[in-house]
This record gives sequence, C-alpha cells and structure tokens, in this order.
Amino acid sequence: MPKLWAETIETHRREVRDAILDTTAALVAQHGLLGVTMSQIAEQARIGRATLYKYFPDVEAILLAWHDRQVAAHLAALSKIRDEGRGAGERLEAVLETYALLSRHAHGHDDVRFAELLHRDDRVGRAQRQVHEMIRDLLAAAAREGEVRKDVPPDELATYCVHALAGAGAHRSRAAIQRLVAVTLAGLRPPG
Amino acid sequence: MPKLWAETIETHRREVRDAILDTTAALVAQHGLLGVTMSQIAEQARIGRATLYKYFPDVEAILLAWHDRQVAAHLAALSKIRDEGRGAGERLEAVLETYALLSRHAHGHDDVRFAELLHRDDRVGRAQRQVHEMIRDLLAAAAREGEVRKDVPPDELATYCVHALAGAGAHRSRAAIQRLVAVTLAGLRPPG
DNA sequence: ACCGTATCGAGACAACGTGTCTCTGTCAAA
DNA sequence: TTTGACAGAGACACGTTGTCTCGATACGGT
Repeated sequence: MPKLWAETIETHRREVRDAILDTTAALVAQHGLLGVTMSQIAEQARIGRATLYKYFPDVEAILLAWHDRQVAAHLAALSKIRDEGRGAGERLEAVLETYALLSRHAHGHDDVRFAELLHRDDRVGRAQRQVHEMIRDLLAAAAREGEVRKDVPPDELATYCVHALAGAGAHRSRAAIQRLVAVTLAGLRPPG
Repeated sequence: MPKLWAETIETHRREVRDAILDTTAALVAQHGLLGVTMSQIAEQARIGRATLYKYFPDVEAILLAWHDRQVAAHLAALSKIRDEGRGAGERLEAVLETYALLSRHAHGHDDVRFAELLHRDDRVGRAQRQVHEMIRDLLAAAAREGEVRKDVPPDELATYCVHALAGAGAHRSRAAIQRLVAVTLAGLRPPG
C-alpha cells in the first residue's frame, strides 16, 4: 500500500491540528495553564468537541504537541544558522545568539522546562533533546579547536548554555540579549 | 486590639496550611500539574473539602503559596550564607553555589519560572524577586571591588546567574554542580 | 461520474470536579 | 460557662470530561 491516505485529506488534518495548537496557545496566554479546558479549545477552534478528542486525548497532550512544534521550528532555524558559519567558534556564537532571540519571543512559554512541569515526562520531547545535542556537538567541536574550555564535559556546558540563554525570556532589548550572549560565551572560554 | 487571635489556634491553622501545601506538592509530583484537583488535595490531607476552600480558593492559589514557601526558605538559607562570607567576591561565590545546590534538590518544581507558567502573574512572588535582588546587590558590590565585570548591568547579570544555575535542576552529581558554578562565575569576571 | 469510506458536528449520556451553602459538634478564648 | 470561630458532612446547581450514536459532507479510487 503505497499511499493509503492521499494528499488533500492529510493536509486538512494538519490544518485542523495546527488550528488546535494555535487556539490552545492563545487560551493559555489568556487564562493560564490551569485555566484551559477541552471544551474551550473546541469552541474557540470552531470544531466539535468530539472531533477534538479524535485529535488529542487531553489538554496535556495538546500542550506537549504544541511545545514540540515550537521547539522543532526553533531547531530548524538553528540548523540553518549553524550551517552558514564556517569556524566552530563562529557557528557556536551564531547559534547561541539565535537561540537567545528565539527564547525571548516566547517569553516563558516554550521554555526549556515547560515539559518538566507537566507530568514528569521522561520523553522531554525529541526536539528539545535535539537542540541540546546540537549545542553540545558545537561545543565539543569548538573545544577541539581550543575556543571552548575542556575541563567541563560538553553535555554540562550545553545545559549551562540552554538555561542561561533562557534568561532572555524576560522581555529585554536586543542590546541586552547581546550582552547576555556575551556573558554566556565568556563562561565557555578556556580558563587562563 | 493587641492580639485578636491567640497562639494555639494560629498554630493549628499554620499546621493545616502546611499540610495542604505538602500534600499538594506530593500530588503534583505524582500526577503532574494538570492532574491535581481540590477534591484530591482535601482527601489526601484528611480535611473536609469545604474546609480546604476556607484556606485557598483554587489549585492555582495553593501552588503559588507552595512556591512562595519554597522560595522563602531558600531566601533565608541564602541570607545566612551571605552573612558568613567576608569579601564581596567570597560572599557571591558562596551564595551562588548554595543557590545551585538548592535548585538541584527541587528539580524542575520550585523553579525560577514556575510562576511564569501559571496565569501570567505579575506578582511573580515577593520572595522570588527578593532572591533576584539579593544576587543583584552582591553582584553590584563585587563589581565595585573589581571582581565582576562592569560592562553589563547587575540586574542583567543576576538574571543570567539565576537562570544558569537553574540548570542544576537536572539531577547531577555534586561535582557537576561545582563545575556549573565555576562556569557561571567565569562568565561574570571582567573581560580581559 | 459513482460509490465506499473516513471525517465532521451535534446531541445525549453518566461520572466527576467545582464552588457555595447549611447544619451540627467541638474546642479554644474571655 | 458563654461566646465565637472552626471542622466536617451533606446537599445543591453547574460546568467539564470522556464516550457513544446519528446523519451529513466531501474525499478516494475503480
């Protein structure tokens, strides 16, 4: 069976799915995490309540899916930025600055620790882990070139970067974000 | 009216309140943020449901109160540590390491961004802000002594510290946490 | 163009959580 | 001992949940 499901119907499902995610994001921003119900989401998204249950089993699943979509988009943007730079240090710096800018726009929501707060979900999201791994690999490469300290494992440095740059979530000017990136990078340099 | 409420009754109220907070924390750890109900809390805390409503109006209020209690305890511990050190740099280092250790034990929960995820609550908790201010003031003092960079406002540096050290939330060894503190401190030093 | 089929929206349903109320018993405070 | 706040139980109307059935709609392939 090459194609059981054709194109347009798949497209429609994806559109509905995205509408659900967008609606949920708006409702969360308005009523808070605990103030969102399946009924609200269905009504706001202009679909039947039973239909909504055919897409997601509960609010938590929607929030996780939304989070995954956000992080996946960030991951794509970061990959592109990474492939533009040439040296390991240059690429690292570009990726970290982009990550900070992305974190700013999603102040507090698509946060690193979003999934941690919901049911202790060990699958913290593939996408989230991929971002961590990308930064970790960049750090390891930069360390080999002597631009990043070697006395701390790349994995721990990646955790440090991701958390430190999440501080950009506080609505700040672009200049402040560049200062934050500079400070974070300073922590990465080999100790003299 | 010098003392409308006497001692033992006040004590009892505080005990019940604390029991509610402890019970809620346990339930959140078990069922996740979205899986906790007032009914559960009342039953688990062995009090009547109506009684629970006399203490807190809803789950969100309980979570905020719990968060505040946690951060207040941290604040007290940090104040004590701060007053033990002598030089500004020494005090800063001691406080940051203690903060990292405290953040570790409460992995993901009494996190900096806890309140951000609930209803966008502009009163992010006095206690939380006090922690930020304590670190900010320590940074400003250390900057005056030349131990911390002056090219970034202390307020932004405090945000950087609090977020970076929250990375200790990932369950890690004590050695890893000390490395994290070292990296964070490296980001604070005056650029050479 | 046609018919099988998957999806949709609406309505109905029991079960549960919510927020509020009343009533009774208990215990500390004056 | 009297006053008053508190705890607990039960009851209530209401909203949410998760599931089901129905008829309508539009896509899919032969």
